[in-house]
Amino acid sequence: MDNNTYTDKELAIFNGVIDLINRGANIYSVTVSEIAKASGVGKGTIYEYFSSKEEVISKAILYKMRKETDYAIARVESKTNFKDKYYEALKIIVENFDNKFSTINFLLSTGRLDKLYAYLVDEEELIPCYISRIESLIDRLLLMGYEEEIISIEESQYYKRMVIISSIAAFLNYVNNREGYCDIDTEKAMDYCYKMVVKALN
Amino acid sequence: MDNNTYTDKELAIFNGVIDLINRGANIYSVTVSEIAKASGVGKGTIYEYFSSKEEVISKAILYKMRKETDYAIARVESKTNFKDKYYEALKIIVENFDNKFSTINFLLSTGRLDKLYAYLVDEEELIPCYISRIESLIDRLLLMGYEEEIISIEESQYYKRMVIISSIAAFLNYVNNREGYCDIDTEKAMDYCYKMVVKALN
Amino acid sequence: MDNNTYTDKELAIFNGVIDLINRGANIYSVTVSEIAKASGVGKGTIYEYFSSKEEVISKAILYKMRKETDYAIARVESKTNFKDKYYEALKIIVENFDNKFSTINFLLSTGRLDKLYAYLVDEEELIPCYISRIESLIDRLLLMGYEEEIISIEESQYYKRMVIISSIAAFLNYVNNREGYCDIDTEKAMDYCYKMVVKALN
Amino acid sequence: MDNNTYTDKELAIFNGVIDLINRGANIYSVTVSEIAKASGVGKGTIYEYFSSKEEVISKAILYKMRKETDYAIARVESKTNFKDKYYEALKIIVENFDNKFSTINFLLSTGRLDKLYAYLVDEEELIPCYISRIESLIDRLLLMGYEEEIISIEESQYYKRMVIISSIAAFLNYVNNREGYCDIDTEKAMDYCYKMVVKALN
DNA sequence: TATGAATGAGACTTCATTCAT
DNA sequence: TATGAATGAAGTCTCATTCAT
Repeated sequence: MDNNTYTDKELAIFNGVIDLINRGANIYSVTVSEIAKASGVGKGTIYEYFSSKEEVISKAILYKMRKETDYAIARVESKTNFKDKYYEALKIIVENFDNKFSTINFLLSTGRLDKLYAYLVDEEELIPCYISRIESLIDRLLLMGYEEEIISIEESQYYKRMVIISSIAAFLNYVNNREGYCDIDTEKAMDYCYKMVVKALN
Repeated sequence: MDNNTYTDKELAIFNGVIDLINRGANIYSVTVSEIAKASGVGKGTIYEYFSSKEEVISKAILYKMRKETDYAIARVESKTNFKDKYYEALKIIVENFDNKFSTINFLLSTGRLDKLYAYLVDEEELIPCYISRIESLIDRLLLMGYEEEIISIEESQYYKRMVIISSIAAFLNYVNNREGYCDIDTEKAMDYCYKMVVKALN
Repeated sequence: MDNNTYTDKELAIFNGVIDLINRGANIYSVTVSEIAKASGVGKGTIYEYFSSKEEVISKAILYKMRKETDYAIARVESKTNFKDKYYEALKIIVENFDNKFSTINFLLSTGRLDKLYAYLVDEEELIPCYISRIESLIDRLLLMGYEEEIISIEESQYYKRMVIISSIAAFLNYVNNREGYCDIDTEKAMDYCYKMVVKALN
Repeated sequence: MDNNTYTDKELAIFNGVIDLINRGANIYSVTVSEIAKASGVGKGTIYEYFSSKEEVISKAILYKMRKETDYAIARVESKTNFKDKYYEALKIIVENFDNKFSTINFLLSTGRLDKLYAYLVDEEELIPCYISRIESLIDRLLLMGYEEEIISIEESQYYKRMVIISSIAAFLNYVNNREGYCDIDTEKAMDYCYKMVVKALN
């Protein structure tokens, strides 16, 4: 699936790409020269480790997604009750809101990188793995909600997951358009999402 | 806001761009030659009507969004009760599901074209206009739900809109990942969305 | 040699080209559209009267040269003594000083349009005709100087013409670089030229 | 003023441009492809060293002018008396007669590159430096003529320089139009120029 | 006759990739 | 192994010329 280990150079290059993306670069218009400079390696070196620009960017994005997924799961798991876990997820979104290629943004919108990024073909088998890890996280969250008797509904797992995901999508929409919602602060937006979740699962 | 009228050539070019997008072309890597061929006009002709490739693509996308918005509103308005209106909206999404730049996909995910498409700077003032028309549609939908006593909740308009939008985002997520949900057919997915809406607004 | 008569449209086009040149346009980068606009005719009309852009510009320059030659000869001939004639020639230069393609500038520098303007091949037979008219003018000037006993030298006609031409070249150089000669005003520069002519022909 | 040192590639490109000009190419219509081919480098390489075609041509012309100025000064200075120096200058002109952009041709006619070549904006500060070096050369020539008692006139330095320059312009005109002066050979034309100088400065 | 909308050849320029060092 | 100078394919855009009106 992924050997998980990268050489120092590969990591330097990934971090260069990620830096560029975080600084607003567009993955379609970023150049190899820019990646080389941001990575602190020579242009030729990139081709020692990757066979094309597309491969560099694809693998860097997947690396970024894995890191973000790991991080998000760790943070959510560190909380010990349904509400805290849920709010923690929203907080992560706030912290990454301007991150066009954040895992969450991507998973919720198209759900498929190849639509946004035609390059990513060979690597796509990793995506379902991330999705599945996120789904497990949601399942554990739901279980906790059930144990805490916040969730009482007898419904399919699909429905329950859907409620969580859709509330997160709503929050993402809020964060992406905060300037359009001047009378709703972030705290309030979170509360509304939580309220929807509780009502829809009750 | 927009003079709303275009020459035949401009429309041919817009339709060429829209065709390319619908056929899976990426707006970042599409070339002027491809646009010219898809539009059935000469390469030079494009520059008689637009001053740059960026302008062509930006304006074509905005044109597409306006058309889609008009169409969606007309279809939803043609229905006479809350449930039919809501399902009609979901049906439109199904019909456009592979449409990466559909208005709905875009409005729900980032809400801002400039994030996905850095080109669009000057034209962006049109976007809030589309958002506002969609919001009005949602408001009318909600009002009908209230009159039909499907909605009883006493909550802010923000919350009520959020519920609708988030349910649509959930449905979009379903449609975008249908192959991952083999045990849920489209009808069922719609029903789940509707259920969530009713519960969250009750 | 030249049928001397042009249609109104041809004249309009010539004057458009001349206007553009006088306003600083470069004959190599001027476009047919600019010529059409400056001439007040449609772009297609230009091709009704000329077979290519090169032909338009070539013929316009030759037309300009003929007009300038006619004008210069008439003005010089209107004066009745050697000194007045000579100064009149210099005055014409002052009035046209910023005119990169003035006949005089051209005749004195390279003497051949095809060096400056590779287009002009077919039309070049007209140039010797202008040169010859200018030479006749110089010869009449010299004769008058001889009659007025300003010129006494017994030398070849070549030498005498050369003196006049070189003094004019010197004046042209002055006019073209006036800002570099802040302590020499135009009057003084003319006087120096005249002095040189008189000394060299005495 | 100019760092005076260029990389091998830059020199190859300059020489490519100079070759093209010497072979009759027009600086306005020459293409980057032609320059690349004439220079023996790839088209892309040109843009590694210069930021635009205009810059390439401008800098190449200035490089050519500096080389020509150096060469002309060295040759004139190598002669030890007034007459030899003067004739040496004329000989250099003969050797470069078909050189449309020779420094001398340019300095004498318009005196300003920007009139002939609108590109040259930033580099123009070098031109006065060449002019001033030529003027110094002329001043030394005149001083020698004075010491040899060929020049006796009491006149301004402007007048004396003007006589030299105008005689050179006359010779340039001869060389440029040799085919029109079939009864005057080059030797004779030089003698006439020298005669004019001596008479005008006596 | 007069026009200008339409066009495609060809210009300049960028940049992914190679390869000699 | 690491590099960046060199390159040419391919991109955007211009404009001389055509031709239907």
